[in-house]
Amino acid sequence: MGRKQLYAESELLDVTKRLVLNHGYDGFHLKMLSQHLPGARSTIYQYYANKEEIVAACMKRVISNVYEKVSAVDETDPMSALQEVLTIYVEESKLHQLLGDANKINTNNSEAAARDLAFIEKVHADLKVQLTRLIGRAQQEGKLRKEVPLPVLVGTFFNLFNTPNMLNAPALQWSQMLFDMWVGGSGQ
Amino acid sequence: MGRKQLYAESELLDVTKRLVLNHGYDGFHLKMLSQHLPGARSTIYQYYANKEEIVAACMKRVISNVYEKVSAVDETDPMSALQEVLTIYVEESKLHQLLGDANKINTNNSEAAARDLAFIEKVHADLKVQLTRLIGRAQQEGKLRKEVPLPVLVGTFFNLFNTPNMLNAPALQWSQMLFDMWVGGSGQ
Amino acid sequence: MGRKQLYAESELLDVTKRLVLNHGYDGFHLKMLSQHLPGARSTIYQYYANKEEIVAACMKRVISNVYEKVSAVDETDPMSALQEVLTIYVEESKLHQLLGDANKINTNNSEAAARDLAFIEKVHADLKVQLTRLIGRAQQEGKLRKEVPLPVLVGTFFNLFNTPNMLNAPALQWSQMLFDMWVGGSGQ
Amino acid sequence: MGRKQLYAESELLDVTKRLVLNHGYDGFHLKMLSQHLPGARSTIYQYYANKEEIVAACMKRVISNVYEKVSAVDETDPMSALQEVLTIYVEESKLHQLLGDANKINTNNSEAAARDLAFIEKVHADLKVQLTRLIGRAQQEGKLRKEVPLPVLVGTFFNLFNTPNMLNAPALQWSQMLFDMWVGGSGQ
DNA sequence: TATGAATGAGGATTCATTCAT
DNA sequence: AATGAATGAATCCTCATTCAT
Repeated sequence: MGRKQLYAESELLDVTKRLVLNHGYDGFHLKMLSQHLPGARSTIYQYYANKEEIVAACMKRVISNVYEKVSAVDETDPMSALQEVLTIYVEESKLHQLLGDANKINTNNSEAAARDLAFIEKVHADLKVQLTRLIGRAQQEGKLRKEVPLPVLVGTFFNLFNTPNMLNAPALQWSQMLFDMWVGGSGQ
Repeated sequence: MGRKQLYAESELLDVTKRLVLNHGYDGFHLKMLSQHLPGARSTIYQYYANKEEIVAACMKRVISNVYEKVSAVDETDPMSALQEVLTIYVEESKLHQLLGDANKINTNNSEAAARDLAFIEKVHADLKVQLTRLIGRAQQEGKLRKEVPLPVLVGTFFNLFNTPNMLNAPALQWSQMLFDMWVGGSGQ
Repeated sequence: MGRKQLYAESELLDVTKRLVLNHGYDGFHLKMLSQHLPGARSTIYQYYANKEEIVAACMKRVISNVYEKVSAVDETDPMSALQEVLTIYVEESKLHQLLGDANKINTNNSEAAARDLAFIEKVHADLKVQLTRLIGRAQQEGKLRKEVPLPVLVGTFFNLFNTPNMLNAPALQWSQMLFDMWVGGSGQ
Repeated sequence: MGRKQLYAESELLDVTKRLVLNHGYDGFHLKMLSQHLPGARSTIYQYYANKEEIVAACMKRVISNVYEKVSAVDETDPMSALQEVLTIYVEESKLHQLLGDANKINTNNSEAAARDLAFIEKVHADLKVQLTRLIGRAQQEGKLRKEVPLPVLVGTFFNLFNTPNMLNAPALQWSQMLFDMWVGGSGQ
């Protein structure tokens, strides 16, 4: 019964992701969003109650997706696990940029947004924990320099995937190159 | 001679820089700016014709400053020059974040903003050229791995100073640590 | 310095009072308000942050005014005090209708509105207390029927001034007529 | 033949009455109404063409109901007739409050609402006529004070049933108490 | 008949900018 | 030069109503 939907919720979130990445949280408007979707602006409110909920849902979906993939990685060997994890992050390389806007979301108006944000923060912390665990183990096993403080190793690793992919290499190849440089360094 | 000015232009730009970094270009309002300065909101228009010009002038000043320091570096030995340059960038580590907002500035309303933006882009390109030159020479001199494509070396170097300084180390020390890891890698 | 104001805050509240009485809280719009004032709609926001604050301030002013007058009444003789108090209420006969909308004001968005509302409720309670005290004393002194429960006496008195003034009698005369009927009844 | 109706028209009007009383005409929404009924919001349009018609029909039903009961009262003795009439009004004590919103209904869009409103006004006038007739006769018969102008007697009587029933007495008892006070007054 | 989806009109609010003192 | 007041454009959001299944 009822009419056919003009677009699916997931399409809405896809477009939102693209626009928030291009324009930032404050530069993202529902007018803009509706211009990139069929139908009228007010139709968007059939899906989400307000701007905050849209962006929160979008971020939640992105980070959930990463979390799922990353949780499936076999951690037996920490170094190859790190390589695999890096590939996943490289594929979703804008994750950090997106999450950087998370704290701008005003959750006073919306329960749902508040819940999504709490979830996002939880998962974000979990991801850091996993990385710290893997890097710590690799260090223990003598694969990584012991004199470098763990937070620094984690920080440089986490920052790695922001590197602009100037060669436009495919994700896997690019991630291997980055990992290789992270481990081996640029020096001769 | 009229009244004394309420504040210097440089104060205005200092506050602007801080606020744009904290809130992003679209999250930055003149109301906000005036609340962090003495005097009324409308007084700001005695200094700059519009919001765009303020932010453009702010960015111009920051990048000019970096450019000046970086131009003064002795390039005789490329590796130590790179280390010195990195220190300068680390001191102004938010440079990239700030410049990331540059493309949001609408230059249709303002000649001055357009001119500033052109300048910013020019200097930005010059900085990359300098870095590419230094890294290229270091590679030639056998200090950096020859099989790594130059753009990748430049990219990872340029991305280096976005690494969050989790230890809150002083700039010089932090820059040395980052350089050491960039050259030597994290691996044992 | 600065321009001359188009209207005073008190004018704004006067118009608001009239409009809220005619159209009810939900029927009252800022568009409507601005159409009854000089200047643009957005100018209203120079005076109050939002609709809620306007209506709360309006109600606060009305009830404060009544409270002030009523507090000045000499309570030595409860019956003549009641007559005086009634005259004051009759002059501001729409008080109850106005306060009836007070509970519709959403105070989540506004500190100021919440404060004003709390004040309104406090004063409202004080007014009831005063009335109860006067009527109680009159009852004690044998001026009012002892077998009628005090709340009923208070209720009928408080309801008295909602009676439509069909004769358009002047306030004092009308209030005396109502008081006479309240005390003596309609019966022969 | 066809589906069974989700709910009866009278249920719809019952809920409408309750909601209009609680929230006022402008605070009453079809969304709200549908949330207190089974089925979807759009289903309401199977019963009534628009919001105006719903509220008009609701008010018409309420006032018709009162009119019917009040018409059945034996008017032989005006005083006991008045007492009986008062009981009926007390049972439907929110009548005035409801009718107070009648003038807010915009009848430009709807014939039916216009017709209902005309009916309401007619009956409202009839009710006043009946009351005036009864009170006039009681006055003639020497049961009510002759020096009090008839409109004042009618006005105070009509206003009587707005008195808040603070004791939560049953309707009959409450109405007797009010009548007693209206006739005999509060005084000793 | 029932309904989920779509929509446009309308009101709230913010903010850059201009005006007038 | 400084500023308080005024404003219009732009965004957010809600709601009555219509559409299409």
